Amino acid sequence: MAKCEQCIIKQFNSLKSLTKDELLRISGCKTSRVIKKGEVIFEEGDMLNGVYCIKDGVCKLSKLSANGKDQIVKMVVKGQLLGQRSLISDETANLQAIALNDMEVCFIPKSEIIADLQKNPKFSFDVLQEMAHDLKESDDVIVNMAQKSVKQRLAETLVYIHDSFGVNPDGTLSVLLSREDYASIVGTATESTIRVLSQFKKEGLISTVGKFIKIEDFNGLKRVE
Amino acid sequence: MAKCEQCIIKQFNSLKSLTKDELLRISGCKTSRVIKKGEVIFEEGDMLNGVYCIKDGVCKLSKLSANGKDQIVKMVVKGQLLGQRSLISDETANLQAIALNDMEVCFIPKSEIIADLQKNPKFSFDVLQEMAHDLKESDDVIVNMAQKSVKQRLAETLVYIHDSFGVNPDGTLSVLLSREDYASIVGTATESTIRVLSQFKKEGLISTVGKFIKIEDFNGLKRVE
DNA sequence: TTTAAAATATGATATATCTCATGTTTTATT
DNA sequence: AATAAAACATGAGATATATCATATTTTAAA
Repeated sequence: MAKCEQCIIKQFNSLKSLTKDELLRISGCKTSRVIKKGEVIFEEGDMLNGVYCIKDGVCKLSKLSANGKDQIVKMVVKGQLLGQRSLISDETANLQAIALNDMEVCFIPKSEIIADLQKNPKFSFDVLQEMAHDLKESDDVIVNMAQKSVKQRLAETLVYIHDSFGVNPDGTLSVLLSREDYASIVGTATESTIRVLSQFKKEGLISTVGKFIKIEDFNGLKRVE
Repeated sequence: MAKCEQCIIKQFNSLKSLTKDELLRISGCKTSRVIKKGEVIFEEGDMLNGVYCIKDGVCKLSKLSANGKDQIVKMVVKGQLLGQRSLISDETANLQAIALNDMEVCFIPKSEIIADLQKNPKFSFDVLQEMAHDLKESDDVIVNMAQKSVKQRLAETLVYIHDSFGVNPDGTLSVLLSREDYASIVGTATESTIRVLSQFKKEGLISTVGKFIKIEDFNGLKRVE
């Protein structure tokens, strides 16, 4: 089993602030796991017994609304931690997590993380900074949801996915989402998403290669109203 | 000037986790201030030099959207801290803060708070827990914005304000908001807010005493679709 | 107290988006 | 390869909400 001390992934999240000793201890009790595309990592209401450090892949965090529709609140990628919020609040998960492609994760038991949070101020300040960043992003999403049109939100989502998760060699977005997933990020009906994507294609803002989407005109997408 | 060590307000926020010595130090460098209703506490883009501990009153945190409308993201009351997020991220303010009634606040300089965050793990874990709670609330707001109708959002806002900020002796909501404020919480046009409130009144869900709103039927409001 | 300005209210119309229906294409299964 | 299931696509009509116009009431200012 790989050792946390030598793992590059930790450079991208707050685990980098742990000491050598702390990393050694965590390395000894963590478990590696492969998660298949579409697999549920945890459900809303589950009590999490630790955090996941994502070594590879992407997942979506969503919440079921009273109207029966899922709303995707956030996506979490390679390098990031998954499940810290519930752990810190000591509450059951507020969101459901589902793998968007095949993932490789390490699971670190709750007790280890909490102990370090309470002992290592550098580590907890780092987690605090990540959380502060997430909070800012969430606040911005609220404003967009409340004030922007479906077209604008979808255009911004495409740019966001490009910038955050990168592209394949042919320039298509590396994360493959269904139209339904896009709808549930934007907060709209699947049919509306399909219509708007078709329109973007007609207008030359995007193109498609199979099921993959390629952004053709960034400035055009940013100008959408 | 009042002393932090003896101040009751700190019981309601993470400052309670500071040691006596830390509180004494903070007490020595804090400044008290009265803020008038409607006054801007800080603007989007301002660099904050500290946090505000709210001794009395309520303020709104909002963000100007590209369409020129303000969106209220959160309200902060007596007992809570204001401005921690920007401080922790070491970024300019993402939101604007405006007093909704006359306020009394203490301003604690950045350097003091940051020093304590990095030295006192109990304090930073406490702030972390508050932030985790805020993040959960924000995520829930995203889902509501995306999936619920204006009527539902307004009904929930009324209940939220009741539960979070309390009522006057006559049972009316103690925080007085304009229809425009309600619109900018719900993310809708002011006219729509006015219409829906009128409808709620006709249906006996709420009543009004002057400009104040009184909830008459909680279950009815929760059943709104 | 008078006057101006702001907030509230309501109608009429426009528009974005949803819903339902139906058809086609793609992907998975036997 | 054949078949079923899921995903994608598009039209037509319904509906929620926005916008614009115009009163009325309340609040602030002179």
